[in-house]
Amino acid sequence: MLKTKGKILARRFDLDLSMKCGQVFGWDVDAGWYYGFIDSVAVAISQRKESIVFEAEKPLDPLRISEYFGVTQDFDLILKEITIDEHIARIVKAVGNLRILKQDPWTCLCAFILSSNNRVERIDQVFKTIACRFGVRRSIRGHTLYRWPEPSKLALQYSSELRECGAGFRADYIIEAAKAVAGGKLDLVKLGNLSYEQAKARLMEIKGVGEKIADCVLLFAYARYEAFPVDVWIKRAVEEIYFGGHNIPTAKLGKFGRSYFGRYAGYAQEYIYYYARRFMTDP
DNA sequence: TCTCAGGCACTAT
DNA sequence: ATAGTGCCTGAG
Repeated sequence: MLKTKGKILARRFDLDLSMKCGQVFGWDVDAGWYYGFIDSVAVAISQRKESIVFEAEKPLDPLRISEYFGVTQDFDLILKEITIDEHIARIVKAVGNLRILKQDPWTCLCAFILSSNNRVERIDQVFKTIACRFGVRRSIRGHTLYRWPEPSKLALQYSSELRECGAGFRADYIIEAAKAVAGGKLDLVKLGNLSYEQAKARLMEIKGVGEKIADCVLLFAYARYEAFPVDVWIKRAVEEIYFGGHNIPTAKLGKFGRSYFGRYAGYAQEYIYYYARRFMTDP
């Protein structure tokens, strides 16, 4: 049943926390409402105690909204499985109800290509500039929004045009990815049917996509919770908590995370990541 | 002026 | 396998 307005039950859910932990870009926030896109539909989202209120620009399946915000996942089971020592137990308790979203793969892939060697605020800024310049305009609740452009649209641009939006050296990576997807060389739908390792290898064939970005896309758009992206924050935190502060190569930390925390390692990663940025900011 | 930021590609070992 | 550099950009 498609709807343009509604209310969804969302227990153990924290919208602000889930939106501000660095897993998603491009949403506007104003007076308690979040404005953005779920797939191709412009939506406004707000939290009311244990529920999500939504308004959509056109009819949308509320189940997709539940899925997008991670409330269909078995949260109690996930936390139970990752809480295997006192460190992670303390972190989970301090952080709260952080849900991993299930984003649109193409948008998520581009956002994380832009994240390379870049600051969070700037990623969001550049993302919105590109969307504004090349994306479709929509409006919801009086807010104007620009959707992230389709692969076919970005495939036609010169890198200089994306550089003007602030993408820098990542401009070529975005265009190459757009060409691969638009040309059918990279099928983002079929990617979902591959194993974690196979899907990751396919993503890493794109220039500008290394292990970290591939893991982010698998975790935030494909619900591959075994992915354990290792960025500088995770590196610092995991080395300090689990390796006595010794330097460990990034690839080894990824393997450690996956084998130590198990099938929901990505959840442990997000908790540690948020905790590190919030509470360990003076290393 | 210079460093640095939620990486990656490239090159040399 | 692992370590070292350059890269767009702009805030501090």
